[in-house]
Amino acid sequence: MASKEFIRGTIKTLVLKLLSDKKKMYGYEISARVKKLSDNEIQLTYGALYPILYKLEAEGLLSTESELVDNRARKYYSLTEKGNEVAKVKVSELENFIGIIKNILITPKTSLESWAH
Amino acid sequence: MASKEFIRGTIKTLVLKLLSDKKKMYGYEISARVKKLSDNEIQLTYGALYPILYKLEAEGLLSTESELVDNRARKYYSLTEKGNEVAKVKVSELENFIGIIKNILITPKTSLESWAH
DNA sequence: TTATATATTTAAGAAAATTATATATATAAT
DNA sequence: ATTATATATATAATTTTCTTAAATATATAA
Repeated sequence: MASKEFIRGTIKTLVLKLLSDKKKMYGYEISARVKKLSDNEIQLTYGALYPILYKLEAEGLLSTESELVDNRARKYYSLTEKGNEVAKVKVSELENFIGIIKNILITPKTSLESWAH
Repeated sequence: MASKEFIRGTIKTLVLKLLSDKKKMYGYEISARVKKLSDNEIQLTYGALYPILYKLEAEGLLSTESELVDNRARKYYSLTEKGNEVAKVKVSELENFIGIIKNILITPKTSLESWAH
């Protein structure tokens, strides 16, 4: 579980992305899904995840429905119409961002461009 | 200048990467360099950048030397030996991280794997 | 002389995330 | 029986990080 700090700022978008792939998911499931998709590299902690879910709901991007499964409470989150639109935008922005970062990271020590400024 | 929030958590590593490409750089130059490399998409604000530079120096990853250029103060930062090692690790971790994120972002709606849990 | 570019510093406040704790059930292992 | 682990949500206290803003100062172009 290396490099925890990079997740900062991307959680909201990751949640929206996962919810745009599945009709409804609950918090624990979202965290487990990210962990699995990242090969155990990314752990979405609940202290970060749940407040973000509440905020997204408060912003009208998510709706909720509570169920009792195996006698245990479970709260499902779904994208609203607005949430679906925002998800598309955010995912595209994040894709763009990681492209930029990748570009910076591969910049060689001796760049062809002039370093003059 | 889209998607400012994603930069969160990556600034320190970007600074280390840029400094590992050039012997010494000053704050203003680092910010301008990121702006240029990102095609104006990423703006490292000084309120975020300078405190990070001070912190990296306090941690022994950077050393400084002040110069007067055109009668204006300029403070150069260089990687220490330790900073160079940390830079390599952090850059590699960030590369790994963006690979993971990319993987999550391209996960299709209907994944081949079972959604069972 | 006004605006813009260069250059650093720092304070106040907001936002975000970490860590820790509380609660509760189901199930597998000892 | 009981302990540990997995499932599941919630939230408070604290810390970290970042944004926004303001202060200071010089050089240069309009």
